Amino acid sequence: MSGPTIRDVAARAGVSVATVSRFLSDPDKVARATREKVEAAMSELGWRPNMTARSLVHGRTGLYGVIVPDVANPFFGELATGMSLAASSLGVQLVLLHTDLSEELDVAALHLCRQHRLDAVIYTSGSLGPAHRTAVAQLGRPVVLAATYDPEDTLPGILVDSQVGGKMGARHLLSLGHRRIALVGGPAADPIAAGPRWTGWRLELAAAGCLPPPHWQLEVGWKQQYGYQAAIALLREPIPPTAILCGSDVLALGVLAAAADLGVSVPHDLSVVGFDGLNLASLWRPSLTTLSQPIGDIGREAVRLAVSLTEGHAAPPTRWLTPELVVRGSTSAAVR
Amino acid sequence: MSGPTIRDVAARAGVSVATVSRFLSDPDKVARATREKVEAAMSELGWRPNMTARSLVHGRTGLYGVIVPDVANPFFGELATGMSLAASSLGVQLVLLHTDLSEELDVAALHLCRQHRLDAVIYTSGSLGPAHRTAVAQLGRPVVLAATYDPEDTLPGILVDSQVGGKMGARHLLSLGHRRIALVGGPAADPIAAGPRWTGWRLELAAAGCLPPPHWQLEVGWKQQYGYQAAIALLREPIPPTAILCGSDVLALGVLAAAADLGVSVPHDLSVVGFDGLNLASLWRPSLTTLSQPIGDIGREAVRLAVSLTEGHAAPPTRWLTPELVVRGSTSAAVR
DNA sequence: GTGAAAGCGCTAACAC
DNA sequence: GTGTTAGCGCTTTCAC
Repeated sequence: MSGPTIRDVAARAGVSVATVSRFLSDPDKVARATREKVEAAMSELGWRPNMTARSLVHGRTGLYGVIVPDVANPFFGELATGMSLAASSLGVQLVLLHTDLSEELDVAALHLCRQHRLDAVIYTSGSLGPAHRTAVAQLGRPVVLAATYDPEDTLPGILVDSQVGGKMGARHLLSLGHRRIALVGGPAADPIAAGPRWTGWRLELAAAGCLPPPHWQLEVGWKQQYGYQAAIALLREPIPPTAILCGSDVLALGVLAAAADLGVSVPHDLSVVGFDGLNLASLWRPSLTTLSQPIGDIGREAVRLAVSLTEGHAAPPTRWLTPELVVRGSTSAAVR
Repeated sequence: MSGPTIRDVAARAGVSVATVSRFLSDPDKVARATREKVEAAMSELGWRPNMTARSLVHGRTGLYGVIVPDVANPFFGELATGMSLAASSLGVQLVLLHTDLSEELDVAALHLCRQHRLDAVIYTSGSLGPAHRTAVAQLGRPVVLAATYDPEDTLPGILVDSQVGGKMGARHLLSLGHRRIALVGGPAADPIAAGPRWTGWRLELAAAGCLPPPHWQLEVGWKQQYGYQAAIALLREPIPPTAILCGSDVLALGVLAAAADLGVSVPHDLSVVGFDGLNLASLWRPSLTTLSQPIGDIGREAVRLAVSLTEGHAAPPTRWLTPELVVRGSTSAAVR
């Protein structure tokens, strides 16, 4: 019914289950002749160890859980790919759990990791409230944060400094002579990505004396259609902005689409700055100026860190990276 | 160390482990007073069932494995999102396994599902060779195919008919008066997606007497940069094509970028047809004419099917869907 | 070098 | 209604 067990292998090889098990953990400890019999029995039966049984003994599964809020968002797709590459080179197995941008499902996913005895968890969602905190505490396993941050700084992780990135984007536009700059960002309640980008933008623009009016500061969701809608509204203003800072590349692509639809020429009439540096976004024309994150590296390092913690090493402090301003075709000097 | 067990709960509640276990499976079977003591003990201890132990008894985990070749490809991201939505509404839990477009890892993922006793597997990779076949046979669990197909038609699934889609794309361009049509498709060895699109294109173009020369039939990989490179080569021809059929939206976006970079105007000088109907691609301008797949529906139906099979229902025949030609801004009548 | 047996945390008869 | 107990498939002392 449920496949052969180690007993079947033992019986077929004419040895005890202890010998089969010993062969699995250290083949050199069994005699040459026995070894061959066991190997033969295993392959004849097509036997593979039942990991749930093994996990019950060991309390570990060899599986790392990766909790992802939105697999359809290419940012997380690229992040997960970076993790997968590192995982296969380090010999660990990742399982992804998609939580559909729901805090409740984030917490449920953490509990799931505990109940199934996953060895470590890589958490990439923005939200980390009290419920998440107790789930993490009960987990009893290493948790590392990738592209997100624990406000109480009790969990190690790696991410880009979004506030610095926000400032860099604003400074770039200011240095090009822009003064009428609008903002299209993610939910300000997101304390990791969206919030600090808003802060960075505002600090820098205020310092230059060109903080835009509130209705030029559009706080929208992360979904792709919102960038488009926001830009339509902005570009229909009597005196529209000459530049727009966007909270993500996906939002920026929506802005570019809106500009194209309204006959607004980018970068001549409008400069646009994204955030993330998605591979896919590089296919837009004009190509997008953006604050690029080393997404693959973040994924890779998160896995390395998880492995290190699982091996008992101490947690290093959170690693903050600086995004890189990649100037491409969507920004140019202000016309007037 | 490893958290409280059911014994701890029983001791704390002053009952036997059987009572606790009984409470879990059917609370009505334990007396009101006992029930409350058990509930109290569980929440005081923060106890949650150890699923590896439970799985060992039942031989099932409540987890469905989803094997995905490339999570960074938005097609699979959208597909997985569709699955996740269905899964949460049906109360099943999905775990995604990324195999990085490697046949070897596909097979390994199937074995992993078996060893960890996942209840069912949804398989989305293109490859299904002998090694996959034996892994599936040994799995002893339902396997459903989403957006892919078993050449021997022994596994149920749901997908779009790519050959029909290929024909539809070619017919669309022919009806617009195009005769010099180039092809940029995926690996012809892929018998599910790329292969049949090639076949559909060729059948239809040959019937119209305009099968392009071999060097206008560019077989490339699925990665985004290949579409760009292929189009650069095509558009530098002395007499370039007036239209290009692409094997995916991602490839088509690369073609659009190449056209923009070479100053070729789409759709005036060049018509471009994609395949997939990605949400993300709708942000490009000119907007892409494409053969749209109901990606979310495919994901949803695959999960429903997996649930149905897990409940013991018989496997229905493979469901073939017809892609929808969505005519947008990247195609227009041939100029000459 | 190999085997017997206890036990990982839980479930499900089977008694009481 | 509740408790006792024998496993689920595997690992791991401890003897031999």
